[in-house]
Amino acid sequence: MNTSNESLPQCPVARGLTFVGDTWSILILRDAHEGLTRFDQFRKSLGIAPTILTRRLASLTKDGLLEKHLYSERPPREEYVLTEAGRDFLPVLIMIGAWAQRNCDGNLARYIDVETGREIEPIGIDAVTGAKLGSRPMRMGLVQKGDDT
Amino acid sequence: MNTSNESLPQCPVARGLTFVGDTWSILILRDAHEGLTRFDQFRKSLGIAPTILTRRLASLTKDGLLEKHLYSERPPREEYVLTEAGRDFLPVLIMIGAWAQRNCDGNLARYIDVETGREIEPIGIDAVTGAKLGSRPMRMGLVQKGDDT
DNA sequence: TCAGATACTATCATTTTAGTAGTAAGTCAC
DNA sequence: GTGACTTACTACTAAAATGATAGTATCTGA
Repeated sequence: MNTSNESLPQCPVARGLTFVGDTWSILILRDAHEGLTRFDQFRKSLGIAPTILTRRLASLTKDGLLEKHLYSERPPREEYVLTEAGRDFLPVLIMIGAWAQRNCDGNLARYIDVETGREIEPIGIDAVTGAKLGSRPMRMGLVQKGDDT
Repeated sequence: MNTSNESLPQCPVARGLTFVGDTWSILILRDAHEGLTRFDQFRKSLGIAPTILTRRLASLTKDGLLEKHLYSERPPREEYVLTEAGRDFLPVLIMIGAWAQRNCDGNLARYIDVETGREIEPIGIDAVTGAKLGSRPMRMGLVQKGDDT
């Protein structure tokens, strides 16, 4: 993953946004999670100009969210597949979607659990306490790794 | 920008991004959650050009994430405070930050639970099943409101 | 040989952003 | 009541990003 940037913001939100801070990148990741892998699939799905798509795919690849993978030798063709870091972005996508479902007008699509057939209700919690994010006071701090007081 | 579909995208992610699809807007919301409310506080915190800040604050206000509030009559001064929809965005901010903590290098700040003093481990779950988001197959669908099969 | 598929690049007009300076309304200090 | 200061902006211009469209390169199959 790219980290050799000039000034590294210590705020994790700001740092994350240096990788996925624009609409197209996030929509590409959304489509990648839906199974799209090829240039023309993204282009048609998003209606994005090919110049922009080229640049976005290159930066997501450089940043380690996608990787290029040869899927045909003759003719040589490459596809873009999610890396581990890219797949790890799925909860963020769903939380953005859930926010929109709660706060935006319009008949938006819902997330359905395939096994139960029921609508998913995505929430963020602290895995340590189980408390809903935002329900308890929180602060930011720098912690040494392994500091297990 | 054309987010692929007709006027209102049915994909909740695309729809949400029409409101918060750029870095500055998200960083303004982050700062607002940290307690900042005034033009110059945001400007100094972010190092953003005042023209851009004016536009972003106006669009966040128009979109209902912030609202202007008179905090001094003499001289007349207004501040920007989070609305309910703006406060509801906090889990998204934390999930973005948590993604960066897991996937980006650098000594990023951590989220600390003030009561326990322990580091928070933000995860997304489905409140219905309790399953971690992404751990079970999921699909998108249109559901009638009140469809409670 | 020729149409078609795929994954782009080139070009250029338009839009957006960044950087800096300046403005308007008021306060406070003397 | 003059001048320094605060706050919340707007004006202006240069630089960068984006969007739209056209074109290229490589290969396939008919």
